[in-house]
Amino acid sequence: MAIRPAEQLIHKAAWLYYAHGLRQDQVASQLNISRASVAMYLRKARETGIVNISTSTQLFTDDVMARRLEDALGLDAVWIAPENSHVPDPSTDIAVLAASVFLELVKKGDRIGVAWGRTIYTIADVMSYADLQDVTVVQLCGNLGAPYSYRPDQCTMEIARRLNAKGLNFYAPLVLSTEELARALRAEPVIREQLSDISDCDLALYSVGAVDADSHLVKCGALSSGEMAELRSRGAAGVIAGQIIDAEGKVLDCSYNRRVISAELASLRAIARRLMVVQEDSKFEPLLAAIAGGLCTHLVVGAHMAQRLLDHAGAAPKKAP
Amino acid sequence: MAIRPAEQLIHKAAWLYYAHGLRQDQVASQLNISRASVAMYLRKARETGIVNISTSTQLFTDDVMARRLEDALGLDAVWIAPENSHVPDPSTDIAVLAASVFLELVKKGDRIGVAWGRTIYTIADVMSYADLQDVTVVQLCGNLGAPYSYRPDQCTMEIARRLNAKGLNFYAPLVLSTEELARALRAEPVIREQLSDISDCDLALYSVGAVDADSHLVKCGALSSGEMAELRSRGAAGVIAGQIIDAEGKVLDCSYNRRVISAELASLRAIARRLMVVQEDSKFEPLLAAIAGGLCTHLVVGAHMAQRLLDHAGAAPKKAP
DNA sequence: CACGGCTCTCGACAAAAGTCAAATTGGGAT
DNA sequence: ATCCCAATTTGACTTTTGTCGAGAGCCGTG
Repeated sequence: MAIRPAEQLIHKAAWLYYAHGLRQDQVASQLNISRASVAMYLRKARETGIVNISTSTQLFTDDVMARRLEDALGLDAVWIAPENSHVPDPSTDIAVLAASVFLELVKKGDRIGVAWGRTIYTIADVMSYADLQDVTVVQLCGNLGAPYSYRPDQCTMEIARRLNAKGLNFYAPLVLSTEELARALRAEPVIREQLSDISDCDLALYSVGAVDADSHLVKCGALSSGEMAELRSRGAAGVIAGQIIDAEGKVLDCSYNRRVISAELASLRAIARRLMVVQEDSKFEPLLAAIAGGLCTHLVVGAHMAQRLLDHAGAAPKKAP
Repeated sequence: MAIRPAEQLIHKAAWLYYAHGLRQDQVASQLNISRASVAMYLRKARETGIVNISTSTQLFTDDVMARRLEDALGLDAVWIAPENSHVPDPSTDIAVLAASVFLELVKKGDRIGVAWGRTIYTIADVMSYADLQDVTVVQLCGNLGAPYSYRPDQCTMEIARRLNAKGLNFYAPLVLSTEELARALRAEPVIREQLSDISDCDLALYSVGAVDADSHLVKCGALSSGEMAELRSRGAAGVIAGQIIDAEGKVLDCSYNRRVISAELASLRAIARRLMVVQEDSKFEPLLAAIAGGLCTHLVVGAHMAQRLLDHAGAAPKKAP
């Protein structure tokens, strides 16, 4: 029997089945193989992105609430995942939507910046495969060691794998122990280049972290929960790509931030499309901070969060009409 | 029962089925309808482009011959449909490929110019549905009356319908009986605007016609076969959007061309992506003329035609190295 | 050269999806 | 108000598809 079922064959089977609309048994006889093999090839074709099945996310923007949110917050586009939905696993619902939205936003030739976190990894995990060969996925911030399976480099690589794209990693720790070392490392040519190239991205994908003891920064040991509490009292409102921001979305002036290796907020803002995805209702203040800081142009949230945002925007409308 | 199964429901079913990967019976119970309805909704979802199934056309560009053709002819991209293929109906093979390529080239917000002919109509006919709401499809040339089912306006409208896009028709005859009348009509504001807007298109889709008695121009009575033969002897090499071109791809200086209402070749050349599709092997010279005239940047042909083009380009290579 | 390990393939079964005619329902016309 | 029409829904049936374990060819190794 054949050594490799040759990408060629998979492609041909997919072509006959999906483009010409033949039945599997017809494809099988055309190709002189068994129906079972055809079924297997077709699965592979879907898994490798040779065929693309995507559903329009239109429905979720069409929502009146989404439109109102766009206006109220000055965002380019908002998608709202219904939460009453009878979906078996509602917790991934936002992630599934976000993955679809993300795939809809990606274009050939794009350079995509990806941050890290549970949300992002969940998105990567449910994302369907696509074949975007001249796309590059770059990591937005340094690595956090150890115990998590959704480290920055893993998020980047998984998404790159799904898109059949190039993944560009970034081998520096997210946080260093002294400001001096961080400065020195940032000055390293390899690192400096990576950081400065971030503003060349066409699309960014990130979430926002909460400033509490549940934060990955605490769980990974980058900060103690005491330090976190102190930062909070000093105005910390959220975490973006490993950096702590205040309620206005500006980098908080603190030692921790000076010890971080990550994309500067200005570089992030230079990216035309910034897709922010928030799953947890508890991240209301962090999200407000990120929006205030102009860190997001496209937003995916759940219905409950959307309602809160709308109430908030209604209560405290934008300054100038 | 429900008045309208509300786009909403179709969308929801498609979402649960395709994005979440539920089975039809699961979707049915979530939505409190029967499995049969779900199946029906899903078909509608595919037909309206709410879900998109596309297969990468990579395979056909990866072909070595396609690459060599691109180089030899200076085109941006070439796709070659295999002709030995055991496909049931090989004549539509090129059209199926062309439709896929076309859908891959269309982007949101595009304005697309479409010409007419059997080839184009066949493409429209096999094209799968998509949901590109802010796309406009415009007609590149005037209408030819009567006996054909693939009139310019039909090609335009059918493609617009498939894409869920806006179709912009062009209500003028393709050919008038006097040059004077043609001039007057071209000067009409409605017509003039349409013609001058053509160069704003982002993508064009057309084929090339042969200069013989089988031409639609003859069959529709725009020209007699005697006139056609005469034009041929005067250097006519092909037909583009209803206009007759010579071997260099320039508009032939003749009364017929002066009586035509159609896009100027210069406007066509101003369109960034010009997809030309040729099905018949007999259209070799017309295709050469079109390529010489720079009327095509992207090309879909059959394997046999590709070979002839390559032989030709090898025998008479491009002027400057 | 025989051996496992490997991947690919096949046939048969179980599951899922597609289809049809009949029934139901709302809306509009009489 | 009532009837008719067209569209939608449904349950039952058929066809198509997905999956499993067994088997067969290929490779490197002992």
